[in-house]
Amino acid sequence: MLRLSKLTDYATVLLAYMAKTNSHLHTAVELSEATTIHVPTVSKVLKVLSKAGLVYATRGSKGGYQLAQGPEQITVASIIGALEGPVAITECSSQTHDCEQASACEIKGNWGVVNRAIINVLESITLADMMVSQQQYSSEEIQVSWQGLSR
Amino acid sequence: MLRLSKLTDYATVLLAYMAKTNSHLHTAVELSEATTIHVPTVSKVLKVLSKAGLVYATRGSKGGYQLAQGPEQITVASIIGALEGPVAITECSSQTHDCEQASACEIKGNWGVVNRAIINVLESITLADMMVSQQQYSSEEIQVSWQGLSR
DNA sequence: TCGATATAGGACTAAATTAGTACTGTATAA
DNA sequence: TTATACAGTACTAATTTAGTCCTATATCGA
Repeated sequence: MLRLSKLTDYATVLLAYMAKTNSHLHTAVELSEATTIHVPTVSKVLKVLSKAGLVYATRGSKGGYQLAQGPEQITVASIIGALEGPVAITECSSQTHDCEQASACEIKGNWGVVNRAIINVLESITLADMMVSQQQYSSEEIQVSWQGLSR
Repeated sequence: MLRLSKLTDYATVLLAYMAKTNSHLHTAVELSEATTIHVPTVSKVLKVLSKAGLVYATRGSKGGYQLAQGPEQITVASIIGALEGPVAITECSSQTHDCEQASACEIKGNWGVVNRAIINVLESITLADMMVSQQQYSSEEIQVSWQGLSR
């Protein structure tokens, strides 16, 4: 597993649609029709994205949403961050948490390495990358080198 | 977020303890005392790890658990896989799922790229890596290059 | 062979999280 | 001033996760 929430998934679908049809402001209703996601849910997601600064919102008649940045500037990390908060794969990884098992835990802090490696991946992939093709990539094309443990 | 379950976290703590004290079989009770994780939970986790082949279990009096492989051979991906199933950050990423939004979804399949990049990271880090030090690593030490979208 | 020890497997309950919806408030254009 | 559209918040239902318990099976040693 290691799963993202559905709302995060919806967010990428909505952002991708906006990126493709960049010519005008998109209302929640239009986005719902284009993506088949129910209006209240579209609305919920976009409120969050707006607060996070990923989209601009214009109120009132003739209002709607538009991307605040180009698809090349919007990273997967920023989308996840907007909807789920900072990536923290365990409670240990979260900065604001005091671990109950402190003294017994030998791993303490080392999830941080894994966490940071994942954040790096997520920051290196943008909305534009996710839109380029429906093709499957072979795993040789994804190179990850992790050098955090050399000391 | 993007969070692992607590059981996965417990698993790493238990495996790390076994790796450190490799000289004998460890009963669930001993592991519980060493880690402060309650016995039923220790037991639950180890059953799963045993089924996945990460530890050997010996029943009966004088029985207990031991690592099935060296800490260098046990990857973070295999630990997560044992407790949570294969890494699949969205339903789209899971191979057995048919997406309801199929026709409307432009992202379809492209979460797969992100997913595979994360799997690569998790497969590159071992239990041994997680044990070497309590130090914090700077993020420069973790290099990720992702080349999946060059075509 | 019997009893003590220890894991295997499954079922069940409670807690926490996530998803989805609804309602009230505010801004804007015509 | 009216219709349109987003903002903020609260609430309920559904799902997932955590934790516990019970019964079965295997092994050792007296």
